[in-house]
Amino acid sequence: MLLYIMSSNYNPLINAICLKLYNDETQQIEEWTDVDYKAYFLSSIKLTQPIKGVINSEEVIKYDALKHENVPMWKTFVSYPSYVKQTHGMPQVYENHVKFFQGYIYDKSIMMGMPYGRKDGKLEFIPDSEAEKRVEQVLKLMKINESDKSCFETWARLLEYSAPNFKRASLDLEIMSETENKVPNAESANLPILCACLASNTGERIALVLLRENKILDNYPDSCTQTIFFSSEGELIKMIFHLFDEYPFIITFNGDDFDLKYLAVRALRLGIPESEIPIKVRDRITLLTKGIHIDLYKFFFIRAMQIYAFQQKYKTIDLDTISKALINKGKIQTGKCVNDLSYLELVNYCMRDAKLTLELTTFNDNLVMNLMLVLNRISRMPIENVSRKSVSSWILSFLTYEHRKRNFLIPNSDEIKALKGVTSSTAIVKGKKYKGATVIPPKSGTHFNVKVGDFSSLYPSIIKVYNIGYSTIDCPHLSCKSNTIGELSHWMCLKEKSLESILIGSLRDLRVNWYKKKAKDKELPKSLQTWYSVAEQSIKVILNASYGVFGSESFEMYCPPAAEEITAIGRYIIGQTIEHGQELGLEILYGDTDSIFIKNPSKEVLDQLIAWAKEKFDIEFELDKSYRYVCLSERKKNYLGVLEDGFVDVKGLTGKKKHTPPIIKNTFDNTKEILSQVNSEQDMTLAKHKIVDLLKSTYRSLKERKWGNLADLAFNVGITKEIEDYGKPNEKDEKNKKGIPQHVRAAKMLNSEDIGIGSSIKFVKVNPILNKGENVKPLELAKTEDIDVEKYIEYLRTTFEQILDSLNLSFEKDILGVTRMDNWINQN
DNA sequence: GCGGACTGCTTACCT
DNA sequence: ACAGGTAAGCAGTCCGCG
Repeated sequence: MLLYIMSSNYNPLINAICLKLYNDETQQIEEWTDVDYKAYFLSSIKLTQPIKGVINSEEVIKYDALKHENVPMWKTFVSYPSYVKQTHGMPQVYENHVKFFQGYIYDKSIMMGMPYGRKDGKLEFIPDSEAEKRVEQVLKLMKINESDKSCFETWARLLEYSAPNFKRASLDLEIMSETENKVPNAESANLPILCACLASNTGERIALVLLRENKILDNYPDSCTQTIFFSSEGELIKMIFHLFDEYPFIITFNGDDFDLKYLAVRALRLGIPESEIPIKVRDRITLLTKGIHIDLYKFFFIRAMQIYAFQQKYKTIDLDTISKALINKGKIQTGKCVNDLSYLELVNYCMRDAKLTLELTTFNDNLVMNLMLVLNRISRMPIENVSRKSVSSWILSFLTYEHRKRNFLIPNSDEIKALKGVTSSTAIVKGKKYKGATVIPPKSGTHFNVKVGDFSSLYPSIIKVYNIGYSTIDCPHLSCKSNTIGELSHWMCLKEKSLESILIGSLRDLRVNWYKKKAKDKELPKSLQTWYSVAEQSIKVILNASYGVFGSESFEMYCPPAAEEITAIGRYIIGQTIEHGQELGLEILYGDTDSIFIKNPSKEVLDQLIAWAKEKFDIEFELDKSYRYVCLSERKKNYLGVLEDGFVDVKGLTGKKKHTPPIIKNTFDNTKEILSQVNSEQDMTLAKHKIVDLLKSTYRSLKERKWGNLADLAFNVGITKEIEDYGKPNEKDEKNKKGIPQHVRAAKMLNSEDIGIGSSIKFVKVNPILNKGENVKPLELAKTEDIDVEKYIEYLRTTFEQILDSLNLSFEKDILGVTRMDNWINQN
């Protein structure tokens, strides 16, 4: 029997730390409390102001990494964790912002998400011999300094231990709606719950349905293993609470702000005593008293997850979009108001949502659940927090852990800022704090046989190799001042390694030298391989953010000189590599941040460059992609390349952007198909003819106003702030009036309540003369005759010029010219 | 008063 | 609340012309 530590909380009722442990045999949550651990803060002087609830103060020595010296500190314990807040804003106080439950994890060196057992009233880690063997293997393979060994070992252990298959159920509610299209409000919870569905990974499909007078009982739905009807809503809710005891994990989609919250408020409203409601509603989160609530909406919302773990497969965050993108199944479209559904329809609809929610955690061998577990381990945060907070808080958490482990003082943000808050480079982009990466201007044209070389994890590698961190950049030692590189005059410490360099560096090494390879290793058992790919993806998410956090003001260890030095070294490295490549006679076509596009290189010279870069910078520079050919225009971050297997890689072009109307997108996809067939320069001539014909055909259908569906003409643009905030003048210059963007004007015409941050608007471009001077209309309100065809032709032109340029074709001459000639001939 | 150049805002993308 | 760099479209302002 193993107990996995999933979560750590403060229980105010007994004023103690309470851990939630997952028992892999009983598949239940067990609790473990520690009444002895007390909250504390540190101060460099004995505080003169009286502090309520002080238990005692003791003198301790901490290592101050900013000053590179030991400092004496007063460690003051208080009887209640909230008493620490009294010191907020006081000078010379430290570590008073560390959350109580996190401090416990750090101070006790708890391995979150790892297997423990109970022994003599204590929790004890239970090693797994198979996993430990793999840990040893990893350590053997890596070339590691003795000083960094424990760090590698710790990461490897957290990443090598396998995951239990957590027993869990998803929950979805349907609420009676007041009026059609009105979303029920969880704060007031004034309407009855019509149906609740639970779907578990043990095969249970339970529907709880409220009986209503005017409804006829039809067939029992076959989507369920159990359907229970209730005449009392209170009994229905009590049944849900009863079922919560069966499942250690409850999964919802937006349960924080809706399902669970509604349930709690509604229960109270119906007179169920608070003590019988196993839900804790907090400000923005809703938790379970005993079990663990995972809100997938919050998890999928995490940008870094969206981009790096799910490759931007979903672009808006709602259950329908995400499940279609990841498990290829969508919600049931009823087209009716929930009130009007028959029992059967209602249950089927609700159960589908519950099943989708569950399956989002089970697909690909429990990918999502395992990602959360790995992040739970790496970040050393409770799983409830890790799934709700973003990547910067994970990074902060493991850095904080490491400070405590090594008896380092956790620096105050203002102190880092006071010493190291100034940048010396000027950003290219207005409003940015410092200079970033270089983008090499592309050589326009179609280039055959292009190889792309790329520094793997460039920025994390720089942090590792050049010893970057808040403590080591511009350190106080005179003798380190000469240790500079690149164009900026910052220097890096030669006497001591930064924690960032050690931690991020070791993660990087593990990813590059072990997990990336293991994730692709077909020799391994399937389950181990998928586990390695989870580990690899989790590390990738963290590494990708590891540079950015230093440039982010809200990050507790914000250190802009470190951030600008990282990008400066990056510019230096890529610049030197290009220069050397050119000296070797290579033709460099393009490059962005950490990559170089090389035209038709010989294998020997390419290998020579790769070896040179690795040797010179101690960072892997590898052949990343081989293109049959690449179409470059003069635009940066915009190109199309056909890989050797025929896959068409499109970057940045308008044709692939999510707001582009389908009619243009479809034409673009057909163009991709044509280009995919091109194997040689000879093939290109025919392809160009096909593309010209294709574009002429789209041009004609626009010109002749022949399109299938008006939806094919719709732009689809996201709303990124409150509707009322658009057009508001800047705080600084109030006079400067701003216009309201098109998509927002269209949104306003809809008068709908569910338009807000995160939603997107479909609109078409219309003729202002026919539409009271307005040049857009929401798709729902538009008619075919409103359409401003010329605007669409213009959009077609700009979209395709991005590739026509590189194919040496002209929209004006090759598409319009001939077509206009055709028209002229036809008309005469 | 008109029209093009310029600026700032906005979205979506790349690394 | 990870960063900066780039493309493109739109709305508003500026400025010279006459």
